[in-house]
Amino acid sequence: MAYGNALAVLADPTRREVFERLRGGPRPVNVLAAGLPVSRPAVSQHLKVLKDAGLVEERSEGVRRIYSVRREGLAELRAWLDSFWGDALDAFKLEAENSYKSQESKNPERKK
Amino acid sequence: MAYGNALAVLADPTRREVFERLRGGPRPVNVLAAGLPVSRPAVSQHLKVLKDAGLVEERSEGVRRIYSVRREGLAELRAWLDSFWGDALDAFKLEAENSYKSQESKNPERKK
DNA sequence: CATTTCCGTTAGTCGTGACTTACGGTAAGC
DNA sequence: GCTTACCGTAAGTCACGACTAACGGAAATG
Repeated sequence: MAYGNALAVLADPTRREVFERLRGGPRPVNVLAAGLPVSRPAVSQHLKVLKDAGLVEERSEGVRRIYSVRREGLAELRAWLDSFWGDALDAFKLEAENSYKSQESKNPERKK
Repeated sequence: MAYGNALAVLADPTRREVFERLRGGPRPVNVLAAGLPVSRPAVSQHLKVLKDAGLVEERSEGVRRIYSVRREGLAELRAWLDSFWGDALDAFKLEAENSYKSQESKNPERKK
């Protein structure tokens, strides 16, 4: 159920931009915020959300916090996405289609 | 750039629920709406959004419209997700990390 | 210490979108 | 033709979250 969270988190364009910048390697906040059309606190908030969603890791290094991508968070989302590709699905497709069809015609008990 | 749209579209829990129900096979609107805590028009709206995003196909069959998953729409999102796994990334990681580090330690020209 | 840098948090504003109710339109059955 | 099922669209309400400005804390610098 966490993939839903990941989707919601990555839905925001600004947040996604921050996340994509992290793809180039670990970065501190001020580097991430530089060049972005939003303020640094905004980036901080986005990073917090990303971190809570398990998509980003935080590591302290002196006075800075270095953020980096956390692939485990993406893995779940990827698995969910893959669940739409199974080849057993096509068989299901037809069966399910007939299911609601016969339900309408007459027999309401046509399951499993 | 369309993967951003797909993410935003799939971010909504209700819309995602509709989409997941479509994974079981093509379905008309009233079937999709049955059992959901929202009204049928709401489902219709969600389907329109999913269709505009290329995640769903619509087919007329008599008085009904049958909706089904469109995998091409998901493919792009999947490709984007995979871009975070590249193995050339790890080399980049270290290099980038050292990049901003040396910028701080050595270079006195801070702040443009 | 005092200062500077780097950063997270809070308060508050404002736009966006999800939802229901109501309506109009189209194909099939009597 | 009239009715019934099925569906999309319009109008309007309301909550959520993205954002800025201001603040406070912690680690290096000198």
